[in-house]
Amino acid sequence: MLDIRRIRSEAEAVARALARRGGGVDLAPLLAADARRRGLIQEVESRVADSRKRSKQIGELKRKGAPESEIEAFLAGNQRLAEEVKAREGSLAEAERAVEEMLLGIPNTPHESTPDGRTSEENVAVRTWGERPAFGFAPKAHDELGAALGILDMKRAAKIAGARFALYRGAGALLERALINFMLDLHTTEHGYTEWLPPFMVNRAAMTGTGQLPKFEQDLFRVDDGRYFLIPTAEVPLTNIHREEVLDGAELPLKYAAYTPCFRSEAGSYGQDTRGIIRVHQFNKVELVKFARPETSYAELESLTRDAEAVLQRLGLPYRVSALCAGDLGFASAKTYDLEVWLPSQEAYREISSCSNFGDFQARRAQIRFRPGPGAKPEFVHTLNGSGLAVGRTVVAILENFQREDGSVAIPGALRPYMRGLEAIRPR
RNA sequence: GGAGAGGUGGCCGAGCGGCUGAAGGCACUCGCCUGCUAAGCGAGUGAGCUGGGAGACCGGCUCCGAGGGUUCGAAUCCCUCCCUCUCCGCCA
Repeated sequence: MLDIRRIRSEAEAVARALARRGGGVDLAPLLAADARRRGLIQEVESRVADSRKRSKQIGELKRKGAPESEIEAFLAGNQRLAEEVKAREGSLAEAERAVEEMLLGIPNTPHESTPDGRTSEENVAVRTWGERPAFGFAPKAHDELGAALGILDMKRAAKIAGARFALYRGAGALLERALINFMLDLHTTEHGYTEWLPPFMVNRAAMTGTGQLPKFEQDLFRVDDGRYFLIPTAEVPLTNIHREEVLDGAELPLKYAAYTPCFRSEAGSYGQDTRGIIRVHQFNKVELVKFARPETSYAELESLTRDAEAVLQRLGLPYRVSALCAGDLGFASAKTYDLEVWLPSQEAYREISSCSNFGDFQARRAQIRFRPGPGAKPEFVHTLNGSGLAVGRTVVAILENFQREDGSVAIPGALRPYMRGLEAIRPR
């Protein structure tokens, strides 16, 4: 959520910043509702203050045993005030709802360092790492390898759940589990993140805090008639840990990591990535979340991105980092780096992590603040998060990059301790 | 799921519909006293939003789990919801 005061005082600049995302936003209705709201607040508050004084006087008069007639006069005046307040409170609530509703629907303004551009075509490659494998044979796609190795069974997954669900078997299940543990260990022991294991369903308030609601309900799985939602990412529970809290400035930055499954309806993605496990309704992810002081949050984004990159480096997977252009940015993000891993079967880099700085956008929605110093006024923190990494897509990358001509797949050294020393997965 | 109890300031804990932003205690701060510490004595100490002032400051509004309602006036009465605890049932 943007600061209404900022929109009020620099509407032009905000509109310009939002226009960089594409699709213009008309701020005029919002400003009008805000002006109406502020006027009504004044009208209501002056009458409330007045009526409270008079009510106190009524109490005093009664205590002193003043004559009924005197009290009656006060009562009548106050009744009129109460009616006037009531009449305005309705429109005030309406104006407040209108302002809130419009604010919740406006995306974050891109940071100045976010490059211009409308689509992913215009994202800017920042750096690449690793050697793309050179095969002396035609590399297979992960779904074909997974089926041949007997570690992925998409057919039966469809039988028990439906299209876009994965079923891992044997060494495949072990590989997925090993990756989760490897990633969590790396981030908690070497990068200083605190591990959490949060609920996989959250309430409406949590989803609103991080920005999934109210605008993107169709992307979520609803549970118990909308009382709960399955999380699309651990960002939601992790960021909401501190909803409506004032954090101690001396504790910042807070660095949290969590493994969770993620559930996405993938509405509107029909026909894309239909094979294999690249795009499924349920996948595993290790997520990193930071709560930072505003003045350090962009430095924290750089180190967060490096922390995610470290996973790919330890595994020896070639990747690219690109800065998303303004038009490709997520709703709540001010700046995002995507990590894209090389997939030989597609001869393309594909997203495996997305690291974002949300500035105070989520903090304002979720009321997450910090006290800069003793006695100082609370300010909104900056929230950040990044995948570290998407586990299913890491499996895809391992299968495709480390496949050999005989159909086997080598297990990266870093992972072997997590897989009982297994050095390769071989066809049955 | 059934029955009951309860949610008040940093903590504990009172609170007849007006004199309660909230008794009392603890904790904390400052001062006095004491060789030091403890004890004792005295004074002070909630949060958020917002307006004015250069500033030490001065005002307004909100907050007793949340949201509605009754009333001139609600921590106090009514309704709905959430959460916690106890017992029973069920259960990984």
